[in-house]
Amino acid sequence: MISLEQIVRDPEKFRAALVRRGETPPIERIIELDSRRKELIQAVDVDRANRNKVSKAIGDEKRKPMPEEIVEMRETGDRIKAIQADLAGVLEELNATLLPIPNAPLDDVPDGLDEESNIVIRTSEGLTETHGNAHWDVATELDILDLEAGASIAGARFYVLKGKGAKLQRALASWMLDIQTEVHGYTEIDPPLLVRGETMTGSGNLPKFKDNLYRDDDSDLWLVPTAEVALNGLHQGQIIDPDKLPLKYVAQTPSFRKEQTSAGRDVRGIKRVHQFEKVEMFRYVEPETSDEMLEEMLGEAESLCARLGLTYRVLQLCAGDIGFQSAKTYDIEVWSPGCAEWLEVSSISTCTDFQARRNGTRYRPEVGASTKLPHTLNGSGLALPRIWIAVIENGLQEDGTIVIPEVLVPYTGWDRIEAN
RNA sequence: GGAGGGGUGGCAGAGCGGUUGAAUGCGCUUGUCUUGAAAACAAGUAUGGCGGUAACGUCAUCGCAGGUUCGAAUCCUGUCCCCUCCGCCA
Repeated sequence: MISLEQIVRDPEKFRAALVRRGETPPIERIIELDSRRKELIQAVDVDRANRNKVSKAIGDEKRKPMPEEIVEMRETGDRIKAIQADLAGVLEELNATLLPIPNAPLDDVPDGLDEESNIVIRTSEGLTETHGNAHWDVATELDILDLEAGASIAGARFYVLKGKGAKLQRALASWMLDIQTEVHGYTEIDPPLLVRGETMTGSGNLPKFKDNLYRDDDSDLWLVPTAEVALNGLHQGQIIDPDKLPLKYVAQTPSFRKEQTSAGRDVRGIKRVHQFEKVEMFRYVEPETSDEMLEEMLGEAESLCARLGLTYRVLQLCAGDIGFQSAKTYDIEVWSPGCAEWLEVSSISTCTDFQARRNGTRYRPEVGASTKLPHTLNGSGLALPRIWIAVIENGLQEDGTIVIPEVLVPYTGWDRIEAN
């Protein structure tokens, strides 16, 4: 959630920031609701203070209330209830108005309303936009991917990995987790995949994107579209003690997405599916450090691509293309020779204090100091089916076998995938 | 699924209709003492809203939401969560 205080203090600055991402927030209404809110609070506080005073006097003097006091206090009580009801209505509308408003992009995020305006800020050494056979042919031929089985079990956009294909994915996930925990210093988390609505709201996925989420009606739980949701919920409603930040978490989980908004895109192969594995990095940091932390996370994700020997490039997303909760985002794309396109395998964002405010996650900078909102950052490290695709398509040899990156061999126990 | 028990401040733990935002202990912060430390002693130590430049004032919060009452941490209803025993099951 964006800061109500900031909107009210400098509405035009906030409006300008959101216009950059193609949004026109109802600022006038928000300001109106906020001043109404303050009026009602002041009115109800006067009545409550009076009621407290009278009741306390009765208690102090150990006597029965006088009849006229009872009458007066009943009226006061009725008035308190009435104002409270008004206030609840105002707060509800304020909340409903604020929740669908996205985060404001940082000043250094480039202008632009769609992906056309994203900027390639660097490309890995030895760029070769090679071409080859697509994974849906190659992997099916090698019998490590079964798209038909996926479709028959669960429908379109589901898939089955078999044999060395399945093990390759497991090896990639384990390898990435080991790097993140042992080299980059993240704490591994294995969170619930089903979460409450409040948790989903805290991350920014609700209320706006409910059409892309799977949900169980009986238990009122939602399937996570990314581990970010669960990791973001880890400290909801908490005050994090001094000297605990930055907190760095990593989790490998499935991600469940309906992809209704992407109907018709990427229909072949497993580039875009309803369920996929992902290793996700997440940090809670002090606001002052969030810029450098974001760069650090980008570097960590890049290093994974580099160690796998993949050709990749880094994009900075323009204001109109960053995610709802993001204030600034980098994407990493790896070259996929078979698909003949760049595949997004990581998206690294700072959400500033947007998620922390929604979540009620705060921290205490030092003993005795008042609480502040931490910044939250997230980034894939990395997204699995796509990095799997890249490894398969890039490793394809003339003879139809696939050579896998050396770093994975300790995890697979073999260095090549060949036809049975 | 059946039967019970419980959710109070950073933690432990009182309170069960009236100066209780909340005893007491621990922890933490500061000070006194000490060459230093420990111990001892003293003071302080929740979060948020509203008003105020501030000092400060005021309101709310004892899982959450309602209700009863002049007055609720205390009584009532609902709900969420935790624990114990039985059943079932990976």
